Formats: sequence, structure tokens, C-alpha cells
Amino acid sequence: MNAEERKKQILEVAKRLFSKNGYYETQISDIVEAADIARGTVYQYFKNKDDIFATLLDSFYRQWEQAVSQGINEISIRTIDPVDYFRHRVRMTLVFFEGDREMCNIVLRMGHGLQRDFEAIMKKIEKRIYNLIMSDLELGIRAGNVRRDLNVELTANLLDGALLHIAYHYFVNKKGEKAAVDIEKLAGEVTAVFRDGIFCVPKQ
Amino acid sequence: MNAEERKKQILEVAKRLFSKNGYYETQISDIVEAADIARGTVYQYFKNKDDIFATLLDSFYRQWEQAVSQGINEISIRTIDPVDYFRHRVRMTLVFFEGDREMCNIVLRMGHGLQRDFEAIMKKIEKRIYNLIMSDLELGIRAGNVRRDLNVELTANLLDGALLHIAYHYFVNKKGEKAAVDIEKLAGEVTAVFRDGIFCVPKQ
Amino acid sequence: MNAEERKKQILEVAKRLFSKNGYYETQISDIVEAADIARGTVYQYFKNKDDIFATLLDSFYRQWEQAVSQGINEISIRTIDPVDYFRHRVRMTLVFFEGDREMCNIVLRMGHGLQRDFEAIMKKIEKRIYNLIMSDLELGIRAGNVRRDLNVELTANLLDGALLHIAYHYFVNKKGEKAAVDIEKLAGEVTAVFRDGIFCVPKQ
Amino acid sequence: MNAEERKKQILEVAKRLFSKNGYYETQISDIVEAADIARGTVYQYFKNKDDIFATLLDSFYRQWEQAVSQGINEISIRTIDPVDYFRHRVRMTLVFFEGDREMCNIVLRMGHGLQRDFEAIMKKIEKRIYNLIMSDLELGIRAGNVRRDLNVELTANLLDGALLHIAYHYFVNKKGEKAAVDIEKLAGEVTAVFRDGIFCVPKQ
DNA sequence: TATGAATGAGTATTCATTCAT
DNA sequence: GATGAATGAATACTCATTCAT
Repeated sequence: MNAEERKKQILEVAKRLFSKNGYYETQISDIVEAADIARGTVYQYFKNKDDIFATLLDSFYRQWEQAVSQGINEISIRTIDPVDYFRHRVRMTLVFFEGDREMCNIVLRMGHGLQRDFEAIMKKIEKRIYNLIMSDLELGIRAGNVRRDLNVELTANLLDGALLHIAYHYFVNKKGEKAAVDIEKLAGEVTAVFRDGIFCVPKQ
Repeated sequence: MNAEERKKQILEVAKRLFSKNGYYETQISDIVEAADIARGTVYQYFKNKDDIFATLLDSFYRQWEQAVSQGINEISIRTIDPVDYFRHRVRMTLVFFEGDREMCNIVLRMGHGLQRDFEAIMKKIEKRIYNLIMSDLELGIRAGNVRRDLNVELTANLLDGALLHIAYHYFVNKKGEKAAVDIEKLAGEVTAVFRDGIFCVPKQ
Repeated sequence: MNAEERKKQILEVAKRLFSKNGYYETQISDIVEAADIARGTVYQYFKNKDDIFATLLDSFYRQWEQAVSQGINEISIRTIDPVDYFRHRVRMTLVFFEGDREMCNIVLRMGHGLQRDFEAIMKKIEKRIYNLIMSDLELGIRAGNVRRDLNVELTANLLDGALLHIAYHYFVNKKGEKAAVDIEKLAGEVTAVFRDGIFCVPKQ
Repeated sequence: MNAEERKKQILEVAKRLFSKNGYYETQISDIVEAADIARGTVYQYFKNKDDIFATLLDSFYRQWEQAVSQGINEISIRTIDPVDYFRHRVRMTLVFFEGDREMCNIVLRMGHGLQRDFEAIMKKIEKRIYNLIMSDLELGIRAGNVRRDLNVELTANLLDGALLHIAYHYFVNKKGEKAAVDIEKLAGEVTAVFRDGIFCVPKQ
């Protein structure tokens, strides 16, 4: 096993344990035991326990950055139907969180409660999500698709909280249930609830 | 200072510190130092550190229970305008969280990330909020005020996440800012966003 | 309740708890709770926890002193049959220990293991018992009733250990059993085992 | 120093301190200081303080088990002279206790006073010693060597208490004295005291 | 690189004792 | 005398981190 693989292995194990037991209730002992490596090996690849956790958060942030930037540019928001665009954003968000339920759990459940240096990373993630929604809304207003009188700060927080909570509810809490979640249908229903409140479109 | 007051004093100090630094980063030493009492005194009133935290969560839950049960009964939901009722609920929720920003911070920020026995209390709080929204929606459907085709599970989570996130955003994150939050206005705007997506009312 | 009675009450309660749980596992809290008095009250009557225990040991020692000195003097040892005398001593010892099984338990079970100042008191008790047996044996030798070649140091220890162990076995360990112990019979049997080994008497 | 040696080292140091100061008056601090190791090292080898003590008691029990089972079987008791056999048992017991005076001190002095889980181990040791004596006596009765009318329960306790007390007296209390104890002579004298009271042999 | 024994600062908790009321 | 809230020194135990092999 080369260095890259070993580092990845440790991260995988740590992610599983952090997700299950939280940062403080996960010991280095648990990680080395689960990974079946020596205590010292962890410190060959990470400065300390914080570093492992921060690495996980950071890589999550990078993946999120990449995911939300995919296939969307200023052109498309002008050409496609704004409600379709909204639905697409919602679906993409849900798809992303579904992709890594353990990180989803870590970020959604314990993100806010983290002290130390993690708080900064979490704020960065939050800020990024928030800004994205904000810019979408502001673009929509300029394009005449979104109600001019909308309180964008409020709405951005509304959507932020709503989407993350749904992701948590369907992908973490209801994890054990048999029936797979139909994300397409979910995205449609979320859009339906918000459409008339946000967009300047004829009532269906 | 009698027993009741001393216990209350410890809880106040602990609440402030837990809110600021989280459960794990708050030491008994910090509490006794901030309260200017002896180490042992804490243990005259609480079994252990867990007990202090659980007492805070529990009392928060009890207050919330009382707050949401006030002035609303099955009659009123039939007589008052459903949208006004919704706005009222939103306002009450925000007023409640604004009333104790430290507990608001504790519950909203670190609630989910808590392991141990606290998880059970948090789940109870969440469940209670969720059920309240659910029952409101179901009553509305039966009364013909809420869209029949609404996915209530989804919408309850949507509203849950949205409201708590807004409370966190305006009462915890922006705490330092000068301008006081106009809760009445906020409640109106939240209602406006959700109204057409949830209720069977003529578009304004 | 006057001062004398209150002190006695505390001693009784403490004795019961020390006997049941040992010195270290008995807390002042346990004592005040069982006696239904305030914490501070204990310290009106005793200097500290040690003082309570030492008082118990000391009073036990005094009672023992008195008991063994009763009805025996140098005359009687010359006139009565030496074996009868031995049997009488054995019986008196057993009767004494049976009289206060809790102190019996404390002295026999935890006596040796005690550190601190108690060790001195225990040594005093042991020494007193040991010396008594020694002097009996030496008197017997001078009177020609006890074998001249007997190792009195060894025999005194033999008898000491044997008697205390029997007291412990029949009065503490077997405490719960229905059938009362027949001390008269016991004393006879103990005497029978030791008689020929110790005394210069014709074999029966 | 490998793991086995380190564990042994800690046990040795702990044994010395427990023997000197008792269980409750021996602190982990004392142990790590005496062993010149770090506080945490103790917990690499033992679950907690109880575990160290229990390990000592248990290993003592195991050694005793092995010692008493050596070289004696049902055959020998029938062929060798019963009094010689008795003397042999006494000598072996004394030799065993002399071999580890610190454990001797722990078991004989503080054994009975121990609460917690140690009580169970101590009872096991006591029971084992008691049963051994009992079975010897019963075998002797069946072989016609021991008086038929002997109260075996009483006698077993008599011998148990007597032997342990002698071991304590000669190996713990008089430890400092110059003249070494002549165990052979001691065993002979003990036998002489009990011989006529226990065995059916012509009076010498 | 990998190991895992050793480290020791840090933390919660206990409990005998005091003292103002 | 009686009370019991307050005290704080003492103690067991944890766990991230180091470093010689």
C-alpha cells in the first residue's frame, strides 16, 4: 500500500467513526484499531487528530465547490426556464449529499457544534452555499424571473436551512428504510412549494 | 443565596459557557471559575457535567412545550384565516428562540452533533417540532385550506429546517449587529414565500 | 436526646456501617443519613472520622479488658482443675465475641488490615489477648499443669488465631443460619482438641 | 523492558506498597513514583487500581493451589503415618507463606477487611484452605487415624485460624528479627500440640 | 516507513471538614 | 447544640502525542 492509499484508508476509517460517534467521542485508538494500523502511523500522514478532521471537511468543501460549478454558467440561467433551473439546483444539491452520507452526517449534524479551527471551515462551507443561493436569487431578480420585493437574505437562509434539513432527514435519519428516495420527485415537490413564493410565474 | 438560586446560578453560567464553547470544550473548572464557587459546590447540585447539560436541554424542551401550546386549540385553526394562523406560528417560533439566544445557540448549533444521552433529548425536541408542523398541515388539508397534493413529510422538514436556520441566522450569527430584528416583518415574509406553495388561496 | 445519648447513637450507627462496609467504604454521609442528623452534628461529638472509629475500637478494648478480668484471680487458677479453667477461658472469649457481633466483625475482619492510628489500637488488643494466654500458660507451667517442654510463644499464637477464627466463623460468617451456636459445647470441643497437647493430664 | 517484564515490575512495586500501606492508603501516584514510570503506563497494563490488586490476589491464589496440590494424593495419605502427613502439611503451609512475605501480609492482614470484588477472591482462598483441611480430616476418619468423635467443622476452623496466625506472627510481625525461623521445628511443635487431640494414636 | 510502549498534562469527581446562621 | 451549604485538596483515570527501534 503506497502513501496515497494509506492516507485515504485512514480518512475513510476516520470518516466512518466521526460520522458514527462525533469528533470528541472518536479516539485515535478507535481509528488505529479499525484501520488495523499502529498508533504512530496516523502521525506519519496527519499532524494530529484535528488535521484528520479538517482534511475531511476540506475535501468535502472542495467536492461541493466542484459539484455546484458543474454545467452552470451565466448563459444558462438566462436561457433555461428559471423554475427548471431552480429544480435542477435542488436536485443537484440532494444528489451531492446522497453521494456521501457519512460526510453528509458529519457536516449536517455536527458541523455547527464544532469548536476549534473547524468552525472556520464550516463557516466557509455555509457561506459558500449561502452565497450561491443569494447570487442565484439576485440574478433571477435582474432577469425579472424572481419577485422584486423578495427579501433575499431571508430567502437564502430559508432555502439553505430547508435543503440541508431535507438532506439530513432523507439520507441520514431514514437511512435504514428500505424504499430508496426518489430524488427527482423530491426536487419537483420542493420546487412546487417554493415556486409561487419566489418566482414571477403564472399560478398553475 | 438559597439552594434554588444557587442551582439557577450554576445553570446560567454553564449555559453561557456551553453556548460559547460547546459541551466538550467547557470544563467544570471554567464553570466554577466563572461562577466564583468551589469545585465541589457544582456537585452538590448536579450529579455530573452531563447532568448540567441535560438539565438545560430538558428545561428548554419544557419551555418550548409550553410556548407552542399557548393560545392555540383545534377551534382557532378552524375559525381564523389559515394564512394568518401560519404567520402566527412562525412569529411565535421566532419570538421563542429570540427569548433565549444562548439556548437557541446550543440547541440549533450543537444539538445534532451531540452524542451520549443528549441525543435522546434532542430527538425529543426535534420530534415535537416536527409533529407540530405535521399536525398543522394535516388539519389544514382536512379543513380544505392546504393543498391536497402536498407532500406533508417533505414540507414539515422544509419548514422545520427553514425556521430553525432563520432563528440561528438572525439571533445567533448576527447577534452583534446593531439593528434589532423586526420579527413581525420576518414572519410576514416567511409566510409570503410559503403561502402559495402550501395553501389553497387565490394568488395575490 | 442529651449529649451522651447522641454520641452513643452516632457510635451505634457508625458501628453498623463500618461492620457492613469497612472503614474506607463508609462515608460520613452514610452515617449522618442513617442517623438522620446533620453533617455538622457528627463533628460536635467527634474530632473526625478517625475519632469515631478509634472510639469504637477503644471501647471494645475496654470491654474486653473488663470481661477477661472478671472472676479470675491467681487463687482460682491454683484451686480449680486446669482443664476446667482452660475451658472456662475459651467459653468466656466466645461469649464475649458473640455479645457484639458487629464489633466482632470489625475487629476480626478488618482489624489487621487497618493502617493509620488504628493499627496501634489493634496491636494493643492483640497484645493483650496474647499476653493473657501467655501468662495462663506460664502459670500453668509453674503449677505443673502444663507441659514443661511447651513452646509458649507458638502455643499462644496457635490459640489466639484459633479462637478468633472460630469466633469469626460461627458469629460473623454463619450469622444468618437458624440454629443458634451452642457455646458450651463448642468450648468443650475446643478444649478436647488442645487438652492432651497442652496439659500434663492422664489421657482419657 | 518488554511488556511481560513491565507488568511484573508494576505488580512487584504495587505488592510492596499494598503490603506496607494497605489498599486504600496506596495511591497510583505512589506506585508510579516508586516504579519510576509515567502515570499512564500503569493503565497500559491494568484496567484500574482494582485490577492491580485483584491480579495480585489471583496470582497468589493460583500459586497456593499449585503448592498444596504438589506431591500429595489419596494414596500417600493411606501409606504414610498420619501424624507425619499432618506435620508435612503444616510445614508446607508455613514454607509457602514464608516464600512471599508481602503477599502473606496482604492476605493475612487485610484479606478479611477487603470490600469490593476482592472479597470474592479472598473467600475463594479461604474456602480452598478450609476444604483442604476438612477433606484431610474426613479421609483420616475413614482411615481410622482420626478420632471418630471429632467436630471436623470446628477443628478445620481451629487449624485454619491457628496456622494463618502463626504464619502472620513469625513471617510478618517478627520479620525484622535476626534469628531465622526454624520451620521444621515449628511444624513439629504445632503437630505435637494437636496430635493427641486429633489423632487416634498411643500417647507418647 | 511502520511500530507501539511510554508519556504526562489535563479532567471529572469525591468526600472529610468547616463555619456562618 | 444543631444545621447543611460550601469548600478544595486529593485522586483515579484519559488520551493525544512522541520517539527509539
